[in-house]
Amino acid sequence: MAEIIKKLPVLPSERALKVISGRWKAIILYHLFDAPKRLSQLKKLVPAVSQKVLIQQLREMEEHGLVHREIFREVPPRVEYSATRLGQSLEPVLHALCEWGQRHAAELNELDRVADCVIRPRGAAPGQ
Amino acid sequence: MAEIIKKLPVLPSERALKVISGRWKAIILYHLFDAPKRLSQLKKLVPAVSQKVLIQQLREMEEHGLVHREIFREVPPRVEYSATRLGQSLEPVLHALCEWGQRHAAELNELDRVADCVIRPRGAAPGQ
DNA sequence: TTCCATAGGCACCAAGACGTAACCATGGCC
DNA sequence: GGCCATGGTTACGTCTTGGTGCCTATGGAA
Repeated sequence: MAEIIKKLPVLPSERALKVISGRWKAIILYHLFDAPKRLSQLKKLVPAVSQKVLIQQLREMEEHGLVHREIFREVPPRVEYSATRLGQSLEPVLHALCEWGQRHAAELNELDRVADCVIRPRGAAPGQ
Repeated sequence: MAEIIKKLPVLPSERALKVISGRWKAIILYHLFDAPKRLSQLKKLVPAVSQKVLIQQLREMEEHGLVHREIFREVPPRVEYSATRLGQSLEPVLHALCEWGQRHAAELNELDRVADCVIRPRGAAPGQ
């Protein structure tokens, strides 16, 4: 049920925008690019989002084939979210968006109002 | 007034998404990439959008520096909308989104539900 | 004077996205 | 039994989008 795919726009660029444009999807994907994550981990990594919305965004991305959800029947139960191959293929697109966002901020003299493009969920080496 | 720029997200990718994600912005930009257009022309090129929303989207893009609006005080008055340099710089980004949208449709076996990436407002040569 | 075209404003409405808070189910621990 | 953790749902409320309809201003044509 909930074949939300059917409602995606016909124009590919609008389709892509619709799939990506959730309030927290970009940052969630960034974290999932790094490695699979449990819900509780994502909650800590993105504290500003409520659990309901977090799950909602994850489920939407799952329906759109960007995210894989795996349940480990342990005690207590464990659920892991990971980026599918299709989800991973969004990385260069998000990078292009990020670079353009910086250009946009630069042209409007607001470079001080935007963060860096590279997000490193674990403290990876900050070299360049 | 209406310093909507101030409300743009801090993360550049989210900022870009917020600037681009209007129901009709992508297609309007495609038409403006081609050449400056009058409001009445855009209305014909994108008949599905109401005039109010069309103006709304154009004004938002103007505030975000993507679109330039020029008034020619003639009789009857004429107004031309064109893509700024910053707006033009969105072309490769929209192209990347379009290609990813097609890939997304392909992986979900919905290639028949999406259009081609190249939009040619005037009947340009379909070579390639 | 009325009508037409241009471009655009305003009031209102409907749907959806987002957010808050409370609640549920499982199974181990005390 | 009561409590904890996990992951998740449900019922609200609100804010933002997009959409419809109707109103304005100008100045020439009829």
